[in-house]
Amino acid sequence: MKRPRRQVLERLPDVAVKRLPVYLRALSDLEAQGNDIVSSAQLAQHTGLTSEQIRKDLAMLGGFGTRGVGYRIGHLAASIREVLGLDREVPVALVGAGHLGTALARYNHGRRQQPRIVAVFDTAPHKQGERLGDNVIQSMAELAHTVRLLHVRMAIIAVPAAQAQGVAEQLAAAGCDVLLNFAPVRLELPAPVRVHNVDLAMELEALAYYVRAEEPAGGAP
Amino acid sequence: MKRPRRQVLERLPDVAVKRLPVYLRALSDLEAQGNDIVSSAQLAQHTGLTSEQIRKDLAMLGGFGTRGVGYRIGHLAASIREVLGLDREVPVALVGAGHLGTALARYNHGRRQQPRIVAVFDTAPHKQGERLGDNVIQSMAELAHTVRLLHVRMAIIAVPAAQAQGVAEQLAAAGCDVLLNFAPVRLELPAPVRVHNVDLAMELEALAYYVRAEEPAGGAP
DNA sequence: TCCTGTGAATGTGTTCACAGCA
DNA sequence: TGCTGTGAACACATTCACAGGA
Repeated sequence: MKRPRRQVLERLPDVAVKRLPVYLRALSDLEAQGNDIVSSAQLAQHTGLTSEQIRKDLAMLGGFGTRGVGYRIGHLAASIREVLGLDREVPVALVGAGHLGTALARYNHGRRQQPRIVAVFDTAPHKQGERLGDNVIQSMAELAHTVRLLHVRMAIIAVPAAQAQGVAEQLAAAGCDVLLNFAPVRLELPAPVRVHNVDLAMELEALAYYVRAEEPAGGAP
Repeated sequence: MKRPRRQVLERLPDVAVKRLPVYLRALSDLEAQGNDIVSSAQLAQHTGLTSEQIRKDLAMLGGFGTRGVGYRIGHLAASIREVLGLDREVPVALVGAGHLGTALARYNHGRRQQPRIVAVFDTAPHKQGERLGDNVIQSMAELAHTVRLLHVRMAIIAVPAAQAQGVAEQLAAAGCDVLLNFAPVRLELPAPVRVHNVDLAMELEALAYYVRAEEPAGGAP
């Protein structure tokens, strides 16, 4: 019943971590517009967050703004990437080359992104050997070897629900400890593995809550 | 005069709303296993949340557990669906029939789900007229008319970034006020429209943060 | 006894207000 | 002056501890 949560200081709160990529994109936009310096107020406009929130977050990363001026975009972006670990190679394995897997691979392909898909696996024999983005689809039998060889620690599970648990276990056994799971099942894995779930059906269900506003009965627009 | 008036709060906190679909799925699993009654402790096991958390949430919905016993699965699930608005038709429009859109449509197809995709749109003329799940792909020109006709208030944006803002505006103009946006851009829309973003690239970037720490095996630097 | 429901205590994140520096 | 950085106040969410009904 009790979930012990040992928070080693030095670690950012999860909510802040989720915001860092948002800053990264805003910075990239601003840089593309030719800016060199940005204030927390400008970032607020571009992200929809408050300027105080942004200053708090950025101060947590070490605080490298200049009072009275703002943040140097290039420097700030580099710092955020460093904190997130995006300044190194972050190899990702994608399991499942169906429509969702393909969409993810395309999403990732080409962009100057760092978590980069370096291996794709699928159970369907007829897909194996085909290309998907920058990768050739491999069989599940090759998963353990490839994942270990490429030092992959992060993986995306885009397989049907029935296969997800098995795939997750194979990934964990091969050394992956951060999983992004799109299958609509709760994965049971040993402690060090962190699972982040994205469940599109649940997402829609939750959103339904907000589709009932103050619409009086005779809703004639 | 005292009446056992079980009143649902006017507005549930967003965090709680996000958990309701989780309960719904756990309940559905438990029901499939032949259970009739469930305790908050059992739900905790199935969801990974704490039992206190669960009791708080369920009490917020009106509290219909039986002390010393637990919750009646069927009744509880029905209540959650009602709170989320899933006891009525919740028609959804899907814009973009690429890989992501197709994955979403498949995800939704067949399951006894309530936010149901009732219309699909795409710009590509060669796709128009094709089937996707239960729907025939329509042109963007038909969007406004169809959305209004079917009283669609919720929409999924699964188009390239460059088109997303335009699509969002068309949807909003046609009466959609809850959008689920998969395009990697921040949408600017008038106040009443609620946008929920799912950005897969950002998701990966944030997760990269958790791929550091003590290497499981012989790491490098 | 069981397990729910809930006030109280705690913890966590956000906002405020302003000090401090360019 | 302008904008960052930050302690303090606040709001919210979670956990605890136990009261209360089956």
